[in-house]
Amino acid sequence: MIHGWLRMKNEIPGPARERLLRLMRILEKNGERPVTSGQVELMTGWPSHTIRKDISFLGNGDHAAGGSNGYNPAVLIPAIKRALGLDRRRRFCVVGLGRLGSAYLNVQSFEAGGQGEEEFELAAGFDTNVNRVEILKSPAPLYPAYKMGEVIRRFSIEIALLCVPPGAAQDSAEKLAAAGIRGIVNFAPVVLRLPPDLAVRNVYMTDELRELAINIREAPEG
Amino acid sequence: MIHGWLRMKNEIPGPARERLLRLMRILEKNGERPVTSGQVELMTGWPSHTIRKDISFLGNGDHAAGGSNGYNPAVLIPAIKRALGLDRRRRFCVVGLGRLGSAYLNVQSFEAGGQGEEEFELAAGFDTNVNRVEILKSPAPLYPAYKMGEVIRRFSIEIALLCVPPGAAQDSAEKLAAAGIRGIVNFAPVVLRLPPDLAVRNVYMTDELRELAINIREAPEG
DNA sequence: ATAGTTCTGTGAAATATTTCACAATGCGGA
DNA sequence: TCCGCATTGTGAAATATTTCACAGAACTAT
Repeated sequence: MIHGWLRMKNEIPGPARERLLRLMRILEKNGERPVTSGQVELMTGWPSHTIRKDISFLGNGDHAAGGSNGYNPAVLIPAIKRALGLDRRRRFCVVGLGRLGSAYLNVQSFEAGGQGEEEFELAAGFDTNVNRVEILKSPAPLYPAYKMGEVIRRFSIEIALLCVPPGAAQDSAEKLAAAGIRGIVNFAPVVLRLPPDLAVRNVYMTDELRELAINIREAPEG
Repeated sequence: MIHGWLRMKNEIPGPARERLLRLMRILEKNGERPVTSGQVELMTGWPSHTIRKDISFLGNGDHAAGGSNGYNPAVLIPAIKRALGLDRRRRFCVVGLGRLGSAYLNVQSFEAGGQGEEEFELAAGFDTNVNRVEILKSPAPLYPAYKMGEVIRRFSIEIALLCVPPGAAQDSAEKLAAAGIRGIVNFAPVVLRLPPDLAVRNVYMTDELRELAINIREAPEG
């Protein structure tokens, strides 16, 4: 009744999780070479003890490459994936193939070093405009929108990138929900109303600009 | 020396700032109508007392529309903007006019209710490919990349959306820094190394997918 | 008017996260 | 081998954020 008095053991704090995600990217880009917490501090601005603490939240100490050589990516990357539940492959689709959507059809090309074992697999694209569906080049099959439910179920697609115009976003999202999608990355500047068991992440361009503007103001003036 | 022992008065916590930004969006979309903290809870999932507390960080109480009618957007929106330093208009540009970049050239069209007084003004687009610069339709003038420094200075552009391929990102970012840009929204999956007085926000598609995957895992299994 | 209701605003308590400080570990050179 | 150095890993302290609880304030209906 009291609330957080019996937590299974250790959950990783939200902010720490985001930093670990970014750290993983740094490790991946860096290849085999070990990375020290000090180097990460230089790259990201986070203090080195914060990074060490974040890593210690993973449990099962010893991610180091040796006494004074930093972290071993071959140990640390899988440890982060395991702790964060990213050790399973997931399929995603792109809904709405306008400029933004078709840009993300090629999200693969945005990824450096695709080392075969992709974490996320582009499984399909959808658009109401049948013409686009037929004309566009894409690494994954494209379907007219009315086949969304069928295709999502058939291929067990879990995640959708929602790139439709604002007016269509709520409606498309509801269709995705009905088809059993588990998560949506929403690019439309709209607050979606959906069942709470469906995970949503919003990429609001205006909010990004605003956050940036706030940081600019806070930077020293001269 | 001790550290945070004399803070000017009240700074708004980072998480609260992000929520206020999102709240502002909700208020804007909602028009003149007052909004209660309970309604916001329904839309966002944040508990109503958190929203009220966030608003109280703004200081100068009384953002309400009346005893039991919720918040008055006409009072609250300007109050948030003032507190967050968003009361100045800023110019931005798009660097790299591939599919993603040209999608964001039309970011305006993504905005609902552009009520004349835009907070952010698209001032220019750049690309190394002169052909693209000449052919693309755009609401703002496009220039070949070598004119970047000149144009940014001439029009006092403060923010850049960096949409170039990963291999070109660090280089372009350095040129932007040299031109005196104040902030960058980086879409390339690369950790930029830049002077610390330059604000950077990263939109990493893989990280969005990963965050989403984490949330999916945490949702009840059905 | 007055009572009942709904909702804000905010100190203070509870909780979460970050920072600190330092013991422990292993590496490289004399 | 043994010393000095650089670096991790982690409890405990310090700080930051969220939650609580309730006193006001203003509407509505009677």
